[in-house]
Amino acid sequence: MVTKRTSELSGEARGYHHGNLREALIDAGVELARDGGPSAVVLRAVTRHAGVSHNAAYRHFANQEDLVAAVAERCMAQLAQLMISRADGVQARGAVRRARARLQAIGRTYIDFARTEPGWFRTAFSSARPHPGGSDAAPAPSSEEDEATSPYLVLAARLDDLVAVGAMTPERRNGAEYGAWSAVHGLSSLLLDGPLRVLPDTEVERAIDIVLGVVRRGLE
Amino acid sequence: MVTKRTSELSGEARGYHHGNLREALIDAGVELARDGGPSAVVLRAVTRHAGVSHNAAYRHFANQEDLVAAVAERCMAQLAQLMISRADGVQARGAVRRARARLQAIGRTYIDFARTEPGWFRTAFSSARPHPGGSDAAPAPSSEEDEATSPYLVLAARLDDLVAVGAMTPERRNGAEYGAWSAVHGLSSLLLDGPLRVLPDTEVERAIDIVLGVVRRGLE
DNA sequence: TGTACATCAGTGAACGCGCGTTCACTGATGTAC
DNA sequence: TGTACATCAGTGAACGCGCGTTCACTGATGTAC
Repeated sequence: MVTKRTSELSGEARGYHHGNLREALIDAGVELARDGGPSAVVLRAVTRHAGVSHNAAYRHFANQEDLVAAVAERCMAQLAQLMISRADGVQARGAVRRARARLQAIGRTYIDFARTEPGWFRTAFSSARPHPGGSDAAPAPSSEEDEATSPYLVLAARLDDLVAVGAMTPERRNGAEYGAWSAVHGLSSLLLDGPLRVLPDTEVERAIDIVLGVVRRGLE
Repeated sequence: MVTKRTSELSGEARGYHHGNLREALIDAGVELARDGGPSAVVLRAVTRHAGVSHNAAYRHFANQEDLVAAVAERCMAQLAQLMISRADGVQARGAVRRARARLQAIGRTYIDFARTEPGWFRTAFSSARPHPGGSDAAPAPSSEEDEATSPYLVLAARLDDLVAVGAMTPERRNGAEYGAWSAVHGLSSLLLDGPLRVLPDTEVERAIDIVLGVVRRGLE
């Protein structure tokens, strides 16, 4: 479901004027969001960053909100990609151990992402848009949606795996996303914007272990 | 640790000019935050709401950030109070059952608060201030701090209770706050600003049950 | 009790700022003949 | 191949807005004598 470029040329500037200003603006937005979070994705700052007059943005986005939403989607996709690649890197013997280690790995990656890229993490969750995976109701694995764009789908795949290898009962599987996601997302939020902001690094490690332990025991 | 009024009179306007403009401004801020969240706590709007010229605020707060922090503290205290009163209302036979039911009750209250008062919930966690319970390091039960001002301390008391009645081992107690708080806070966040925003009510109820179940099993 | 003075809470005007959005435009690209 | 025209991406100036903060002030309260 990757948007096809209208041009065959893959390079930077090509054809029509700037060439691919929409992408360039999203790139600029992502860069600004990295340091300043969602509130840094300001229309005029983004166009300035892209070296273009500020109203050029209106050729590609309906308004500022639309731009921010596109940037948020990219941040979300980056998180999903990172989760996938870290889970793929997991080495563990035995199907059960591997499935557990992979779930653990994506949880850790989620929290790490929040800590090392707080601007992106906040931006990813700042959009007023509904979940990109679901239609407009409950999130559910959608075959139309790429796993690479949604942390939710990455999580769902890992949980399915746990059932497949027999480490989780099918009954527990039902709604397990809520439990796992909430715990991991909650710790991330508390560390970033909550009262745990001031925790020293060693204590943060301990907290992560405890949260992942609660999830593991809670799901099995 | 409630701030003493400088006057004996408990009513509204008294003594000096307005009387208690500081409190009146916080009240106005809380009211604005209820609908608009932290970004609605704008200095000029707050003073306007209190019927005072905008720079009168500078007699009571160093700047806008300071005002917002005071409002956030109040929102946090409201949440803590609600948790306490709901836990007090729990009826259950047997020490263990009661202790579990109380923990569950504060978790539910936390999530309910987020859902029914999203503006206050967001404001409570928007402040850049460190945790009011801890000094400036890890949060720890502080005897100087009132339980009524901090959800963290309310949670800690409930967890201590679980150990006291033998429903939780002392080893598990260590760091248990991280697990319980993360799960509950995470669900709240995901429901408010995350992908679960669009969940229908019945599904939300299911999600709450699942999260509380994960916490219970994960802690015991 | 009365007067002079210090204190300090709240006023009103003004500042500079960056924002999102709209407008009429320019100039590059693509296309019909 | 050449010309006329349509399309549309990006420009530059201008708009109105509400914001946080500063300034010199006014006027009410409290206090010393």
